[in-house]
Amino acid sequence: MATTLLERLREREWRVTSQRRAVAEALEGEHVHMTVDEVHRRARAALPEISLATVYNTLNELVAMGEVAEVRHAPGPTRYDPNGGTMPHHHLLCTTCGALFDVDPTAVDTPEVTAAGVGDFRVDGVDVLFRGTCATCFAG
Amino acid sequence: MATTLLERLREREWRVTSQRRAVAEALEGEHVHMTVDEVHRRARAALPEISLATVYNTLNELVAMGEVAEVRHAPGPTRYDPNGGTMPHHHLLCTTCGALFDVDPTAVDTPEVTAAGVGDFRVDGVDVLFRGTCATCFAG
DNA sequence: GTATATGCAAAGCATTTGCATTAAA
DNA sequence: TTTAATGCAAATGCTTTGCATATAC
Repeated sequence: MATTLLERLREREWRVTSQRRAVAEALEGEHVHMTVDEVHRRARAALPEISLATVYNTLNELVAMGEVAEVRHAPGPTRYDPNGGTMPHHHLLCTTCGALFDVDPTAVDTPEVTAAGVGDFRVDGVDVLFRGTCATCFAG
Repeated sequence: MATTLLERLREREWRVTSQRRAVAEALEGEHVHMTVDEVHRRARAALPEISLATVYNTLNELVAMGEVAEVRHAPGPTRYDPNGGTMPHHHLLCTTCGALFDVDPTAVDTPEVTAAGVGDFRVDGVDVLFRGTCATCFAG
């Protein structure tokens, strides 16, 4: 059942181009929280002529279909997080240097909200952000 | 103990100008999640000649001193939330229209993270974001 | 009087878009 | 062959910055 991103995209009748393959491969692995430029740089390793606009377009499509999540907690460019809608995302944001870390989801009890608290709002997912200081900034 | 924003700013030896007073007053009340333009518009009601650059500068200073929090969950301009470090912020984000709502903090149990989950990271605060669809978008 | 804040306009990034070209299906 | 994706370059929107002027202290 562990389908790859490209397999899921084929199922959705995506036209599989070399550019989209390069972006999908750039997102594989433990490279969370990449900026568009970082995805572009990684994709160019496989496909030197891929344009930045195409990386933007492709990432936007992946976000729209829920394969990738946008992360915009701090100033600066948007970051992208694969494993889109899979599970709750919990992050640590260093408010000094802006670095963003993952939290082991089992170390946090994902919060629930009561019906009274949301009214007519239909909740689909939760995102928890812990703000603080990372070890490097704390030491320095 | 209920000091006003302006009183706290005086204590920090801020030079109190009419512009800063206008921004501080624009932030008072239940006007959370304003964009810079909204703050500018409200500030201009009191001080028509205040410039957008000054609103940006002033908001950045207020963020730096922790009086106001930046909220950047969705694409588009940054939003600002007074009551800066006071208490946990819980929000509802409509992923369809981008609107941001407050959640009654008593309707959510603020999550805790275990020491193992954060390692050397020093946690100062938590911010919970529920993603979903607001009543208007759901109906429409 | 002196240091600091302001306003303006220009510059800087991040991101989107229009359109001719190219390539997948 | 048909339809959709790409690349480029220009446009857009948000935010910051440099510098001369004005103002709180």
